[in-house]
Amino acid sequence: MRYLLVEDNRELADAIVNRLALDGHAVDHAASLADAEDCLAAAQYDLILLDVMLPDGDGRDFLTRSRAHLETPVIVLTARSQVSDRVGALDQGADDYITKPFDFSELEARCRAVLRRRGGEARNEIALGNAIFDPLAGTLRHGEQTIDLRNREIRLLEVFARHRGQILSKSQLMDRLFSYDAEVTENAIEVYVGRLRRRIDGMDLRIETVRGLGYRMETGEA
Amino acid sequence: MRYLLVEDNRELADAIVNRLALDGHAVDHAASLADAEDCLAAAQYDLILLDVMLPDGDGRDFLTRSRAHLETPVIVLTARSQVSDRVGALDQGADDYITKPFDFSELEARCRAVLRRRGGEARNEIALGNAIFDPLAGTLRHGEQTIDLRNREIRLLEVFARHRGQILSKSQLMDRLFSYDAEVTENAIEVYVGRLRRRIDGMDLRIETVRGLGYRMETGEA
DNA sequence: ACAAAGCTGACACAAGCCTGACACGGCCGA
DNA sequence: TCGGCCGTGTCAGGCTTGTGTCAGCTTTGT
Repeated sequence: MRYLLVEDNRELADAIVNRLALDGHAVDHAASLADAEDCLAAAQYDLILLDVMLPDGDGRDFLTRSRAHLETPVIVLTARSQVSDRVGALDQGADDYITKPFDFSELEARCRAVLRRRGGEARNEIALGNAIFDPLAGTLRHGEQTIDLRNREIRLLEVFARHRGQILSKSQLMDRLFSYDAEVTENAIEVYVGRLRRRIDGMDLRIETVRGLGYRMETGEA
Repeated sequence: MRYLLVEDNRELADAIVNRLALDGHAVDHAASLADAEDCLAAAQYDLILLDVMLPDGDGRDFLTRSRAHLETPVIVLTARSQVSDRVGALDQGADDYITKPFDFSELEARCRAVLRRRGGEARNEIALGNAIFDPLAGTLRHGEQTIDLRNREIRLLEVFARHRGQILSKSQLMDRLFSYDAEVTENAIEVYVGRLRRRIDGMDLRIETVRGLGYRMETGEA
């Protein structure tokens, strides 16, 4: 998927770009409305993330103007204090909004939801070997039993599930699980992988250790 | 089926028209109340989708005025779940309501439900474990007893009911329960979940806490 | 065989959640 | 108009539990 992020706060923008890039999305960054126009003229986007406070104007005006000839779904990023910003965002054609500060995982979830809504219905369950993982429900079904996973386990499994067979380094996984300012040891990842392994024990699904590089999830028996 | 959509937001209107057209329905689009009057005078509709915020007046007033000589069922589209919007809409003769942003699949489902109801069939009740929830009446029946829920409880339970088994974050729930400009703490959600839990105690229906992520409603015993 | 890397049981802690009590305001009846 | 009631949202304090660290052990590669 190709995203356009319109956001003037450099730091936040970089964080979002990096984060979404981890999901395999191409994200272009525009720091102003003028930039955004250029990008829109040059490429076709699947989703636009639009800040409302921009150096050269209000994102909402932009939204109103573009809506007529723009089909791409838009998620508006607003600051919590700016109450009036949120008011009417949807009426002006936004598909959803999210208030800063937000969790990246929530942003991702909303992106997915909006894209899903646009693209018609799509169940969001992921087959993992002989088990079924439902990231929205946070559950893992295997035969009769359904296990409820916890926050970190869900997030971790989701990353693995979306990058099956791929080696993921501990630092990559940390980026997905923890916020930027969180100071966490890599050992935490080892711990969570361990916990997750115990959860998926018995399913034909395993997380292999690639010494020195990271972990890789594989489905199917050894 | 022939629908009339009264909605001034161009983008949203187009999306709805397209979507319903896929189901083989004929959908006329009116961007204002005046337009709507013209359409109603000119053709016979099976269902009306009515936005409340329109350039030339309030959809609800229109509803009140037309109800006297109009038998066609109406579904009101409200921006966010202003309680008063919902209550007012139903009192003024709406058959159902849906809050933006909504899934198209949900809109379709409600259209079907309303048409079915008009056709003399069952009410729009939702089975929840061994209880029956009527979101329009705001009641929950369980065996002999029928409990009346309060506004917030109804809305909350409705969200849960329509997303059964899915984890809903507090901010998602807030979006559903409160209007844009309401400044409400997430704690309010905790409180309402607590109150709702007490209501559904004894039915095989429970709201689980997913620490750090939100809540999830499950039916069926443990 | 040695060091580096990974695993894991136990633990302490704070984030997150729950809940009783309360204050506010709208609504209705008197 | 007044007063009481009911629904609502906040708050503070207590409690729960997921979480990340640590220490010591095991595994792996060279």
